[in-house]
Amino acid sequence: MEIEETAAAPGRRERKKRETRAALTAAALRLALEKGPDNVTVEEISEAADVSVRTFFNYFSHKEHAILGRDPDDLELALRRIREAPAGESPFATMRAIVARVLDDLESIEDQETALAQRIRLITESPNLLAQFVVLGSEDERDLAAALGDQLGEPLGSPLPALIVGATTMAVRVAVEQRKAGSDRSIRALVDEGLSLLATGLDPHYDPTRESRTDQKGQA
Amino acid sequence: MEIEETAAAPGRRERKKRETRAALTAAALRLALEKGPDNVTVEEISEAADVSVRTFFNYFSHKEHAILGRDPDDLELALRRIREAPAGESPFATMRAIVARVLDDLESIEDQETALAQRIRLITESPNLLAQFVVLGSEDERDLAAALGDQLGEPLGSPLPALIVGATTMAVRVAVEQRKAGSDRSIRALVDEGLSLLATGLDPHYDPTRESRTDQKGQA
DNA sequence: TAAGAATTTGCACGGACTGCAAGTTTGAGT
DNA sequence: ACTCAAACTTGCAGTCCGTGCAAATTCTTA
Repeated sequence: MEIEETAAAPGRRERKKRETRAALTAAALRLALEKGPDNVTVEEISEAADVSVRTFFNYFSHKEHAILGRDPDDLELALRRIREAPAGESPFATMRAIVARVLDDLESIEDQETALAQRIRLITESPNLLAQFVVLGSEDERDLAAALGDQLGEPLGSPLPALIVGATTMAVRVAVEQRKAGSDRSIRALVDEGLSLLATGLDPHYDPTRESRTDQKGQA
Repeated sequence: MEIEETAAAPGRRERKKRETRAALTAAALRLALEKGPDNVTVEEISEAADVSVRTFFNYFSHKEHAILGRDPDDLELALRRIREAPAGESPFATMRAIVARVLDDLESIEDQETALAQRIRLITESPNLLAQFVVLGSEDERDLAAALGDQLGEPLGSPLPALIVGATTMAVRVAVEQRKAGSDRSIRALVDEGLSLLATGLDPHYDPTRESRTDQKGQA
């Protein structure tokens, strides 16, 4: 009953599963663009992919998962990039490289809308999609942070890896929002600016002696 | 048909609405703790609060909103803190002060579980709740970032305020995850460490001349 | 107290998702 | 080729979420 995620010996079975999954995400994305993500029904998607509704739910636990249709290989790629990071590269730089890679992909086909670009647009327009995207993303972030911490032999339980991963995705998120808000600078430029701010510190006059207790000086 | 959010001249009507809302969130939280957030039905909650199911949906658009039951006053408080920030205080320090305030609240009653603490626990256990929490939270973040940018007369469209707000909430999120992962340091200590890392920079050897293009040096 | 506005409620839907049990297809051994 | 078991698909019944509508009901105010 369980549908395997990984490719074994690609027989007919394996191939068909991949095709079905691809057909479902393609149909889901297309319909979401046409009618708005919240006006698409699972029935329509299944119909378009020519499978039963019940089968849809064998592949995706939520409608949103089909629309987001993330590729597990992407995560795998990022993880490998981390593990194979050049000696001496700072973890932050590693993450920056991974983001750069995604941005390349995003811009690879000029004006030609990438599936990724379309999905980003949908996410910014549907709170529902955003929510599920964050949930899926946070799983990935956990893996990335673990790999990053592993890579630099950081003492276990250090917050640094998680902070770096979280900060990176946040920089991307903020950049996307800025575009949406009307900035005419490129996504890449916006992301770069955000990352450099995060790299060099958000508070130029930070005073480490001052702790966070409210009773130190004045109440709020 | 619309249910007003703000208190005007607190007549009987206004009072009853507040009571109903409070009863619903209280019932929702209690039941979620008892049976697990995903096993509670709206019907049960409404029943416990002694209103009809339909009325429940007049107050909350999702079941999760009732369980999260955030208080609009909290946001208002934070916004005021921003607007009344001492001259010369860095925006990052302002956010840190706001977080400190929340942490005080979290620890105010020793061992006695505060509603906030219970909600945090539920959120970490239910992806569903997490998703809705993020949606609600991102609205607040927008407001906070706007206020922050406004406060320091930052050029409009600067990413700095949004980054600071986002980074702060991320530091809290990471701290909570660390606790969940078994750290025995206090939430406050974990948050402080995260914030100080963000304040002073995540990459000690950051090289601003290197841009994010992949074709600069080596492919991934 | 009567008009009028704000709330509550029941009802009827449409749509998401799940468990179950019966089909159908595929891979492997013989 | 034949057979069997595992993997996958499907229909069905059922629960729950969330919404539009219109009829009560309750509050406010003149």
